Amino acid sequence: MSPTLVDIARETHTSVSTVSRVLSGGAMANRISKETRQRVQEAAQRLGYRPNLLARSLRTRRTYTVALIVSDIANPFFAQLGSLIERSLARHGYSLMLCNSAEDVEKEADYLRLVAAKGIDGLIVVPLARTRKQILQAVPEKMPLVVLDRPIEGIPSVASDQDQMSHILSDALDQAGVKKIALLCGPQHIITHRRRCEVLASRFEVLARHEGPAQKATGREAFDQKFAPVIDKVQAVVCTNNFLAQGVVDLMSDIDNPPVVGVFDEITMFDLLRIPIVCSMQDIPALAEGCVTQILKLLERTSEPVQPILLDARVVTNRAFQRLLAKSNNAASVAK
Amino acid sequence: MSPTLVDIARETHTSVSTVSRVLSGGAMANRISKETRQRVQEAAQRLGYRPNLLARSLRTRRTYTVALIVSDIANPFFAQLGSLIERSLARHGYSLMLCNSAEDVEKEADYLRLVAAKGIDGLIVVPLARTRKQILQAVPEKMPLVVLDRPIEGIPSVASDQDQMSHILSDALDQAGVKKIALLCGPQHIITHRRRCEVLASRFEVLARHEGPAQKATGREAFDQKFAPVIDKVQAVVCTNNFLAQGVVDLMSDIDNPPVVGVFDEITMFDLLRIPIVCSMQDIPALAEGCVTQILKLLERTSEPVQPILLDARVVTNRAFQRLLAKSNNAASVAK
DNA sequence: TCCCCCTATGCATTCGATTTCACTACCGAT
DNA sequence: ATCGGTAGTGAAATCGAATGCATAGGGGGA
Repeated sequence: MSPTLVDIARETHTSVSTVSRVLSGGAMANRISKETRQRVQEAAQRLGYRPNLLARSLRTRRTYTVALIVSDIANPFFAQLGSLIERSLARHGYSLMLCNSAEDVEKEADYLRLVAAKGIDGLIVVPLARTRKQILQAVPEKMPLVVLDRPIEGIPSVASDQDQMSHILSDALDQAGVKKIALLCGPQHIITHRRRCEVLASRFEVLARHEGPAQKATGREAFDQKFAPVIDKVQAVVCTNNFLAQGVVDLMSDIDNPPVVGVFDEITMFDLLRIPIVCSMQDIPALAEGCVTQILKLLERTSEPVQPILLDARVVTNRAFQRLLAKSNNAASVAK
Repeated sequence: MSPTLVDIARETHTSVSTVSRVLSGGAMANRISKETRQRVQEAAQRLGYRPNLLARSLRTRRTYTVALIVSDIANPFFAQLGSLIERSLARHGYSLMLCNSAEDVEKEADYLRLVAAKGIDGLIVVPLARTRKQILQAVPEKMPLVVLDRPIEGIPSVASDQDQMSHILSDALDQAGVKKIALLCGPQHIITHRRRCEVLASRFEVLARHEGPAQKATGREAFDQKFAPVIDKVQAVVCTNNFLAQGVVDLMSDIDNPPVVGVFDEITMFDLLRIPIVCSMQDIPALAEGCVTQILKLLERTSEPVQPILLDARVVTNRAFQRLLAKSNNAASVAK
């Protein structure tokens, strides 16, 4: 077994309290005489002492661990977010427990209960549950809690401004002369997807519309069932997330004069595709940093109310899109 | 505060032991009379009792948690692996703590110590450290431990057979008539990268070679500095991982008659690119399942020695590559 | 009737750390 | 000489649950 305070106390002819004060009690360590302190440290070193964090946390009621529950860790968007949050938390002395709810409400609830029972200090969630109440059912009332990406009434949150995202994307499409679109939406019970759809529908004429889980398969399905017939009547296909877009892009690559694809978040390697693509990209590092500052505020209990953080996105286009834009600008200036 | 056994005992006029036996002691629960049991359960329900897992684990020395330390969670390969391992472990009653060493040996060591101190039951690592000794320095001798993706002498492991991967990739390139290649290698101290390079070098004539961290930037760098001059003399560029390949592919998309790209692991959306690509793809679900069976064997302590698991990969090609192959086959049959 | 065993339960200890309280010296000030 | 203060240390309680041991009561066999 790994040595404990008792072993070191015996070894150094001191008491457990003294050893504890030397090895962990930051300020308390000063109240111990220099010699004793050194004897204890030397013994700890020699025996290879490692504090048992379970015992410590049980006593102190702090684990210095924050849990992050994401809806899909295989999505690069969340993977990146997770990796950045981890890095940032580490700098502040916290470690991260990363959990995957896999878009399953049951699993989310299980994880909420589990991490609470494990005594984690704080919680960052990309929520599937839709109300404050549903979440607080599984987690103690006063648990420091931040929701990420999908704001919920009454809980401190960090997210991109969905309206801004949608409008800058629409603006870019406008510039490319888009009037009519096909709209591919993720599940409407997820706030981000719903809001994106609403704005897009308000700014363009929607000739075809399909809805389904935010996966590649849904994209293919949409194309086959609804988009193919109107594909030469629309100037753009807009998708409310990257996975959906990948599905349609797959099937559109053979079309001669393909419409623009508008999408939220990044499509990997999109710059190499011949289809014109415009992305409304969230600021992932800012989201990560935002979460961490929020949760730290709650953890330090400075009790001033924590304001929701809303971040702006920016538009990124691929080369094919830029060529298209140049062409239509030329046409316009020639017409003049 | 959340209620404890004491609260329930007081409430039901029983003792802590009784309550404990009812609420957790699986087999022990039978030795409690039916009425008492129901009274206790009802009270636990009513008070919203949740066991304190810190306390429980301290006593029982089990956390039913396995840690997975990956070298880069932002890499889709590891993200997928993580997500599958989590799912599989959950089915066996274990939960996963997912950690990111970010290719930083210091951080890996920190995490090894941390998870050991937190009392996790078992550990799956994609190791940066290169020897058994280095790892056992941070982790107790008898900690159940499995290394993933990068085998280490003397530790139970799960990995793809690097030689097989390299050879089937080479075979596919052979078929496409490749003789001379440019070789882009990840860090040679990582066993997988080194072995892949060795095999490739033994099977083809290497006209240019570049080495660097397994990131997109290294790919660009390689192209600019070493590959561009010989790009029309080689029939293939081979990269030892997907990130590297993305970098070169980025820059090669403008070339008129691009060489084939050979790569280990998948390139996202590769089917849409006009560059012929052939991937040697690892069986990710099998890797995940392998890890879990290994670690479970160790956790159940059935003490029979655990044999390393070596998995086969398979070759996947994109449309551009298939067209190329068809063309060269035609040429061959015409020649006949 | 006595003894034994079994069922149902409680008491007390344990896990490994933190922390409160108390105690001993020793010092300087009154 | 007495008092107060402080530096250095230890004993014991505590966190919440699990568990070995003890015990009380009831039933059955000799």
